[in-house]
Amino acid sequence: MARSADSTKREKILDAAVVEIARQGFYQTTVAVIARRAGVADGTIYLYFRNKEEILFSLFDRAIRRFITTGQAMLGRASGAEDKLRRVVELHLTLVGSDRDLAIITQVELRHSLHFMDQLSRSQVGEYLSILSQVVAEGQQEGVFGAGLDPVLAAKAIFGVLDEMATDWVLSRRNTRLDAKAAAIGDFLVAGLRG
Amino acid sequence: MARSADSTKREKILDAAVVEIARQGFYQTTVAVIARRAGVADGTIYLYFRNKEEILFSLFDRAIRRFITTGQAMLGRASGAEDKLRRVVELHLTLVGSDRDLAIITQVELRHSLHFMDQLSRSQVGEYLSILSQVVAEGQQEGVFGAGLDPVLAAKAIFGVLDEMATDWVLSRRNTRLDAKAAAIGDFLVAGLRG
DNA sequence: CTGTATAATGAATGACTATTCATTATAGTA
DNA sequence: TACTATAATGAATAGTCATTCATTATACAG
Repeated sequence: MARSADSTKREKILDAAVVEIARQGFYQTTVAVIARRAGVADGTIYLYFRNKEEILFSLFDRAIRRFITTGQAMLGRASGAEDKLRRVVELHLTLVGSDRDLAIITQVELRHSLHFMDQLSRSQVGEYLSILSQVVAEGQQEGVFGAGLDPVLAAKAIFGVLDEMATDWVLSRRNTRLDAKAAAIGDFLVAGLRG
Repeated sequence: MARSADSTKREKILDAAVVEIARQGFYQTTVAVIARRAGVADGTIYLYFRNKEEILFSLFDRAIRRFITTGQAMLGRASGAEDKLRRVVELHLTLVGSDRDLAIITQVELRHSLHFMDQLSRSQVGEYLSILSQVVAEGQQEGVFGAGLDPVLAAKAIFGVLDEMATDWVLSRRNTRLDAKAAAIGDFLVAGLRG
């Protein structure tokens, strides 16, 4: 199987890592156990990742790339800021709620250290926030949202609500659907932005 | 110094732990380094705490006890649900914003594992959320908040906003005051609840 | 002073695990 | 078939650290 850019093997390792890290936590998960689940040797991991931490980063990378791809398709068809906001809410809750193991990673495991979170917030999360603040500003231009609130602050508030819903869902053992709350959350946020 | 319930030493250990864990992260902080900063021997730690993890739990315990004490005093003087909510917002942001090291612990380090967070959300955080939901319900009775929103959901949303503000502040290196945002956040939440 | 119970010490232990690298397998090439 | 480059293996390494416990110090009682 030599001489192939074998992205399959890399994917297998990441898939295995999601499951193990979600169940044991990052620090309790050994490289060996990820390797076993992925069906590769311990050393093979290091052909695809510099070290254990890079697995976690890559996990997030893969997740957010999917997130953004799906998101752009979904936002395209929206008309007006309020509609966009409601779609973002629905998207966020639907996507996070579609894979519990991955949600554990994003809502819990990825927040391990200041260093780590820093890096995250500086990269793709920052981009997500700036999209949100654009939507808010757009709504203010349209006149459907009040002009008093700083769009950047509003974006953080919106993100905070969505993030808390997601975390709460991850921690609750009941078998609810996360996106069931989308409409109510959308109403709340829209009202808050209207002022 | 024998035969004294020496709560001072326990406090010293906790103080040392806050500083070290805030800077290095929980898993990067060794028991030895906490002991050194606290000015005690490694073994002494184990006279006061069952194990390393219990230090983290105790840290949170101490913090939330202070939080609740201060909070109750502050809420007592509030009249009406809207005023209460605004005071909670101010309180939350002021308290978290008053100690950066401790904030790092509560916003980042305490969220290490599912097991850990679970325990937190089940205990005092749950209590905090139920206070919030009571305030919302009260406002609905008074007629100042719309009746459409589930108070429990609203409580989570409010908490999410406050929590995200706190996390954002911890991650930002700038020297802003966290509670500077209190009024704007209060307006946003009140508007959202009004419906 | 002496005895005793408690508190504190810190070196030693024991377990654990990320990472390396010498070796082996594989697949394409000529 | 023989050669070469790449992929994969997994046992061995090298460190790290939480925790223990035999020993020492301290404070109080009688």
